[in-house]
Amino acid sequence: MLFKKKTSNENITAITPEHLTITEEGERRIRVSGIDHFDLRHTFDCGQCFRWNRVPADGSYTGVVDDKIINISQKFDGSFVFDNCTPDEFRDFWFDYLDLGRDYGTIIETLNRDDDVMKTATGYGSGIRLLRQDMWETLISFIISQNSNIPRIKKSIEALCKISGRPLGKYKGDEYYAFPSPERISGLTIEDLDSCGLGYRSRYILDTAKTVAEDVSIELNRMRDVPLKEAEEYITSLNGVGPKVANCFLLFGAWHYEAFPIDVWMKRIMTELYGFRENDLKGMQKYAADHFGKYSGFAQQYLFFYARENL
DNA sequence: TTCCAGGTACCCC
DNA sequence: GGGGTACATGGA
Repeated sequence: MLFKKKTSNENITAITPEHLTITEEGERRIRVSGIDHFDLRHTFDCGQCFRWNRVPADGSYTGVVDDKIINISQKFDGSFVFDNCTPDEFRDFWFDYLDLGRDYGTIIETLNRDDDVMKTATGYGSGIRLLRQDMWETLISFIISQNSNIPRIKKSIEALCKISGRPLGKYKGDEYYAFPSPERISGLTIEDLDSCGLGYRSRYILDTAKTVAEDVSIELNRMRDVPLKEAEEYITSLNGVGPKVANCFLLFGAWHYEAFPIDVWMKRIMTELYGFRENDLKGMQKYAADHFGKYSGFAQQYLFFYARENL
């Protein structure tokens, strides 16, 4: 059972690390109980992130975030074991990264109101949490994602990290690399990028890295603080960033939860289950704004996951 | 082999 | 502003 408390600045119940039970199980290994609305597969395989991988042997997930490598497993009693993680690291970093402070129960309840499609989708994707990801990594990852598929996207990103990311050392026998900074990527050649299987996206990535590294990294860092429209205008000015990539960046990297990215899968569910014309992107965006509002990003993620596995 | 993938830039009207 | 098309490449 979760304990919840009201915060003064946000009209929603919030949870803090103190509401969870954290016990040490060994060196850099902890068990956390009391986490609600969290499912590893639904969260890490719902298309929002590309550097988390399921370990086939035990169903746990290993991920690289910033300069940290971690393995998380979900236990039958509802607790989670974080390997390669201290209690302080959990409280200071992973708690926020995994968005554990948010009350998803309220969000789901609101979205489900008078919407049978959402009821199905939130039931199917129960336990999805929107990760609070890095802006730069999100931007480049979703430029890479365009007109590609998830296995290939993951492969390209790993290749990019391997040729230009900082080595982070070994974990369980494998070497891991950080996601490369704008400066590191801007130092690469088109041929380097081509070797990662990026195809025509190599040009976009190099251009964007140079732009951000040279003079506007300060601009990029403002994107969480300015209104969505202003952030969208700036981010779409980068080469290779159109409305879809921009919306993914805004949602997953800049934490603008009213963003509603529409890709082929979202078009599919919006036409088949909400009755829109296939090219009526404007109508779909307006529907999201009107019906899902500040929770549009959450709605999108439930719908996307449902569509990908069922349509 | 062919089709398709978390689209965008560019061109035309 | 809406509608076509080329773009690189690997996964299924």
